[in-house]
Amino acid sequence: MKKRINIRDVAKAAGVSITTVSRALNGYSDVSEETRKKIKEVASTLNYMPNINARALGGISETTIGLLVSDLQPYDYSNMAIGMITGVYEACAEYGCEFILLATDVERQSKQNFLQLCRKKNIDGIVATGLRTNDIYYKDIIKGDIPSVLMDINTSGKNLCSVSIDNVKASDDAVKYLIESGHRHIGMINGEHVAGVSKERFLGYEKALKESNIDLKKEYIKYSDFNEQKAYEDVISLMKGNKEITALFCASDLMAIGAIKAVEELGLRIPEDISVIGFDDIPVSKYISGGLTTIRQDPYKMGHLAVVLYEFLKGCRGSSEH
Amino acid sequence: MKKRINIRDVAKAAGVSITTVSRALNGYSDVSEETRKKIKEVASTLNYMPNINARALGGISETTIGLLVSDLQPYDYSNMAIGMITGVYEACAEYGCEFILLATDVERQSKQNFLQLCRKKNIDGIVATGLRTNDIYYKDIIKGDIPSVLMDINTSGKNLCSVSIDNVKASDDAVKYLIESGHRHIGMINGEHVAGVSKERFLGYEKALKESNIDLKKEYIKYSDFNEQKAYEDVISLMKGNKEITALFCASDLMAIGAIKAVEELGLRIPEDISVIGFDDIPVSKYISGGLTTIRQDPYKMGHLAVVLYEFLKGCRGSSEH
DNA sequence: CTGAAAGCGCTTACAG
DNA sequence: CTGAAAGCGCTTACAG
Repeated sequence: MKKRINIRDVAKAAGVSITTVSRALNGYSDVSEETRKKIKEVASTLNYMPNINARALGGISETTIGLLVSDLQPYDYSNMAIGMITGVYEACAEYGCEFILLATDVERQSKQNFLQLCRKKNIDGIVATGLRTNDIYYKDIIKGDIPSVLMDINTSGKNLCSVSIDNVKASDDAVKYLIESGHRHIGMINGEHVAGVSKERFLGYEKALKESNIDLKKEYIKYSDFNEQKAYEDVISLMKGNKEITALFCASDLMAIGAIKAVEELGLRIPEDISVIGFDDIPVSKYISGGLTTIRQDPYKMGHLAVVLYEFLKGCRGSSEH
Repeated sequence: MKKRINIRDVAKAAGVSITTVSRALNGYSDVSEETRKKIKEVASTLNYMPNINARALGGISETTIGLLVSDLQPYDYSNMAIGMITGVYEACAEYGCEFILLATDVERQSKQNFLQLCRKKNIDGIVATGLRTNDIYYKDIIKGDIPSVLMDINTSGKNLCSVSIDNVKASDDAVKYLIESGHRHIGMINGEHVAGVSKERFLGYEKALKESNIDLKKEYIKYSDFNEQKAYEDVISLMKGNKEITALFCASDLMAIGAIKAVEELGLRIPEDISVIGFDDIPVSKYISGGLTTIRQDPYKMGHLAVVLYEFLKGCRGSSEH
């Protein structure tokens, strides 16, 4: 094992003490420019990089942000995971934070508690995506004091905030658009109950109907768990039982795709007989034959914003301490 | 700032020395079971987790594997990035390695050299995906001594190996399939020259033609850089200039989609007039109207395999040292 | 402007 | 089976 270049090697090569090397490289002003230049040259030549562990122990550590992704899947139709990863990663790069990916699921959550996970990985703050309100970690985050930004779960509190689009308004807009196009019987294919967004998207649907004096019919609503196949099945049964329906508002594109398949299989044409609106604007949606009307959601921007928010919170805490 | 629980707190609470706590928690055998049990209880109650930095400095550090992803994009049509990320992440979890995501591009490569990046992040081994042979980091990896597994670039050497499907065979198979279906005039839409796979996929194309005694025509081959739009344009010009072509072999699904669009725009039907074969089996491909024949590639498995390979290499090194 | 020394939280010979 | 002490590679008062 070749020994790695350390601060002592640099000090020796530059003919100064390690104290001076440390200060020169960390940009302290009380080092002569001549000395600093020399030290920087030597360090660069040796490809010296301070040992990050020693640095952290010594007192200088970068904020590290963990992106907690629920049920990370190798096939990511919704593009949510990679969008969030990219957004958080780039924002961390901008703010000089360390980025750590944390995949989680029910099993992992039961094996290691949230606080221990954060301590083990030395995490200062969390951005969580895909978390459900019945997750163990959800409660841990809410009750704990690790600063967290939750995606698509509307919460606030000490060290807590959330990021999501205005789901109520987006849904309201979508359903009003259908109503303005002449539809009166509009079904809704919603996600699972425990997803933060499901309730809000329902509220928007409800609002649009109410404001147009259309009665809400419970039997028009299905909870298809964001699952294409389940949406397909639910739409088959929904349409068979309610032939007057002329439009479907789906809370995700994947479910919209399942809905379209069902509608076509029932011999109905889109959009002549049935209008379908999706949600998310995932990559596949533009390839759906005939196209898919959908509500844009940008995971990259949301992830990026989450880190901005985190930094903002931190800044407030910082300044309130002075 | 609340002080974090450290080994001293645990030692005090358990009424032993920090030496004993360390040994108990690290599973050394020279600790009485009674003591160990007590210590574990206390540690668990306090949610104690050893400071990973101190641990590393002290001498126990986990292998950390960096996944180097070129040009990480928020919209990942090919599903390559998320597949690789998931595969490498899960394999790291299995082997008890640390996982670090490293996004790179030309600009970043020019700002920080590869060795410094690895030292800064304390990286023991690299899995690189999307790297091109004209990347700065490509040369650094080849010449350096950081153990690396390259995806889709055929190299070997000390501390080096690569993972890819057998591109020559896959392409050979695909083109032979077209030939067996009666096609004699087969165009190829290839990726960019500097991608490791492009040459191999061309070789498979060439092999299939040669073994079927069909002359290779240079004008039948386009390099569309894995870009949908460019493939679209290239196919338009290809087909206009060579109306005898009845099949297209595309080195990626995205390019196949561009090709299909071009073919349809030229008033030709698929598959009656023109057959199109893609490569990758990306998520969108199953939604292409009429379906898309494609060669399956599984980024998750490849990423997973990369880590297995890395561990294997490390094992060999380890044993040869004894 | 520079350096000797203490300390960060661990691990690990070493002594008992 | 257990503990005192040295050491990992840094940073940072402190003294000069």
